[in-house]
Amino acid sequence: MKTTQPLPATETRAALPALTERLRRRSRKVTGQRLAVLDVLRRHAQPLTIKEVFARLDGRNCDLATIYRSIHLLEEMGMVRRFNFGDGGDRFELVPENDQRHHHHLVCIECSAVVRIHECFPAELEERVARANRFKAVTHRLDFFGVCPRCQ
Amino acid sequence: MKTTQPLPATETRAALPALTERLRRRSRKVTGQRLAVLDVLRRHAQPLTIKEVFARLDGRNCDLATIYRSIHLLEEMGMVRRFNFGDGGDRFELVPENDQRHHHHLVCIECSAVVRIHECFPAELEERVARANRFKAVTHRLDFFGVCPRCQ
DNA sequence: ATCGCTGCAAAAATTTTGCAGGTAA
DNA sequence: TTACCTGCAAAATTTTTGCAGCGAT
Repeated sequence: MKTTQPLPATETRAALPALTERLRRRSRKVTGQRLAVLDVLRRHAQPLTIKEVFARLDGRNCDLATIYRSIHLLEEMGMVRRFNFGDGGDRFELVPENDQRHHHHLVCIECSAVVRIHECFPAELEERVARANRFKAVTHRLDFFGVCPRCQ
Repeated sequence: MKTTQPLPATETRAALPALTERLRRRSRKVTGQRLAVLDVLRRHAQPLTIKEVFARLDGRNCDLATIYRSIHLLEEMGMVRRFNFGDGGDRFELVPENDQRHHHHLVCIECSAVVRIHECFPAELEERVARANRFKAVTHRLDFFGVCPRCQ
């Protein structure tokens, strides 16, 4: 159903060769199904649910169970990151190889469109939170929700 | 199995009478099961999963389906708030009647203990995020994760 | 008496697992 | 070859729903 869109040359997300390299490094096999999953994630700025990945793979037949297994493997390898915006299932996003930069999301509560945000919670405040509660290794999750221009 | 703990007189969370009042106002019935669910939530500082609520209700028999239905109703009425810390299922917390104060959580990644946090993402930064992306009615979700003193 | 609520059981939806055959390295 | 993977089907979870009877108001 869905034809794959051309990828702009200026594409900043990890290229497939680099991804396969990451798999090989851990002696995991580079299979057609995994490449397909990676490719789907790579071509979308927005985190996708398992079902969305499955839908986009329609044609290149790949079992749902395989997608679950692939995503879990990729997540465990740190190549994919999991999000939950409270709008249904978990969503997954490819972690760029050279841009592991911590970022956040601004999500439209109407259409689930996602914008990547680089504003971040001030480090000193985070430290204060950690110290005040004697927690170690504190990180945070920050997401913004609102209505996007198209849905207003 | 679990006996209910005594509630300190200084308890700041909404008292049951106030809660029943909220139900009546909307012409929803005040049933034993709903009171039991509210009571469980009220007695715990930490957001609980459906299964945890069910486990604590053991004895006062209440069907799992009823808990799902109660929680959904209470959530829809704004008496209960849903969270997802990525540590399994969704968690639910009672929204105090007179303290709707927006707050966040600091969650232990080992034992899931939760501390309520009042540090908040700076409003001006949030506005900047909204403006920069032309989103309206922007809110945020902010959670901290780390290792609590007991688990270190 | 009315309308909503509950338990039970069945259905639906989501995720995981076993296994035999297939494939990358 | 030797691991590792995959599809398929079954199982395990989690959540929702239909329905007849019960209960709050």
